[in-house]
Amino acid sequence: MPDAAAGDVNSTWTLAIRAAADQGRPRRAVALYLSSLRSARRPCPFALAAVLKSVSRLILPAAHPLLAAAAASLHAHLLCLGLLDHPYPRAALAHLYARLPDPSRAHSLLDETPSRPPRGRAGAHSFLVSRNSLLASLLRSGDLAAARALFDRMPVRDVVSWNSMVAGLAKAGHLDAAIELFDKMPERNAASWNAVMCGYIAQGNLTKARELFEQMPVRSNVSWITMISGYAKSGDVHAASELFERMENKKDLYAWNAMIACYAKNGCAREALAVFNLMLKPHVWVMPNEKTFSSVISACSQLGDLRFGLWAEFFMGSVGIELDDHLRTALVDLHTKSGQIDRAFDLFRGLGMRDVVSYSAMIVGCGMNGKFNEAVSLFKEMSDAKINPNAVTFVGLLSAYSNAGLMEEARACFASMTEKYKISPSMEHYTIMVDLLGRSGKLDEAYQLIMQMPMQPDASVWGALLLACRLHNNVELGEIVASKCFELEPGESGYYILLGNIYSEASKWEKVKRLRKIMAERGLNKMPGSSWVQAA
DNA sequence: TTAGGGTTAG
Repeated sequence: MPDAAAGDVNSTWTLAIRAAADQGRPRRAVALYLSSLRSARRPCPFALAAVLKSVSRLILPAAHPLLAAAAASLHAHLLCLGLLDHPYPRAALAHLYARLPDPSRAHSLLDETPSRPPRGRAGAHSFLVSRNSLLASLLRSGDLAAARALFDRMPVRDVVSWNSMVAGLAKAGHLDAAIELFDKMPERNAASWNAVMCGYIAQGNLTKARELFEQMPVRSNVSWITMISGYAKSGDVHAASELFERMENKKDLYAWNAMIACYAKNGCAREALAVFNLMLKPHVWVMPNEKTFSSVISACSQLGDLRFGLWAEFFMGSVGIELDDHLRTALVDLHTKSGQIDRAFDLFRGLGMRDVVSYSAMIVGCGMNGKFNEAVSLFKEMSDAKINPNAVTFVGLLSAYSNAGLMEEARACFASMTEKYKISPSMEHYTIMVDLLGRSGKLDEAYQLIMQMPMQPDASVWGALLLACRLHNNVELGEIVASKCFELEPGESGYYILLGNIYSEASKWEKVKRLRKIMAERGLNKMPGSSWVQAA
């Protein structure tokens, strides 16, 4: 007779719930579990373990007020079902508790088990699982010493115990200790190799990680994805896409998401959308999730493609993907870039929790759309909420001041960014300041600011000043600045045209003629209808 | 097949 209390391990419900959890669809796993309860079957411990894991993935970020409530009610649920003593749901519950501000409940839950294994094969296995859970929990909470002590004390260890310890050491930056342990392992699987590979990637040593990847006797999907996302973080889009093409197994949702994110993060928005389209093709068909769409919307935003973005929003609605905070933030960005500031504000107000990223997206959006007052009050609001601004926040704030033509305020803001908030200005900050100074006629000050930059100014900075020279008809400085622009972007005819406009405004026709000749020699197109070309 | 490893926003 099957174990009536535990339910059928291989029931359709259990398989479906676990499949949803494994495929990274926690919401679906929870929904399926709730349906299974209605069918009046006894829940299976493995289904519950999957559900608990899904809940802890669903409630983000850590320390969310819902998390404590969810943990308590699921704890009671397990007690009612008599499944609290089963190692898998118990470990999953501990995982949930471990994400609370005070993770002590997690450890006490796992520590209640005896220090020696009970008799019988099932008992021994159950004991090993609960020890492994405690080990993982200690490692997650960063207590490396306690984890190591437990690991060394364990009477029996399996490949999971070893993997956890190796991964924990590697993640904490103790790569040498991790490798030492890895070398001693009696048995290894793909996860063991992945753990060390991860350690190298965390150190930024992609070469060593790749070496290990090529050496591995077996590679799991995780191995491929770890390597791909490693390259994505280091900006090596080419290496990432090469690996993606080479993947041996069927590409799962994680793999598609990693590749789309890689393109979207590294400014290859078109490629990101192409890969997204590919995963939707009938012969491929992998159902995207909210993580896919976060990257897709970001790509649309980079391209200013509101139409595709709106289609994606419609798609999400029709397949029941709910907007989480990441997605909302991506949509805020998309809508502000398309001038839909009211819709962006609606999305922003619907956020579960506002953080520096969402505030910055909204402030940048306000800055771009001339909503100076809103940008400033959002900045104040985030300061009151003790959320520290970062470089992106100041891009938004400075552009808001710049659009409003508020010179002194922008200057004060730029100063406080460096002095009060200790944020070193990036190229973008300098560009905004140079543009504002230049437009206000403070050409020398703008030039001085560029000269003081700690990094090599790029074409956007010089271009802003060149535009200002054109606006204020400054031939002398215009020539200096234009030469910098020509040097940095030799194929860009726009800078020649700007300088030409400056010359023709000053009636320097000889210089106009010479400039036209240089353009022709360099094979640059003249812009149709640009007055100085005709005037000459 | 159940513990461990991989994917998201400005």
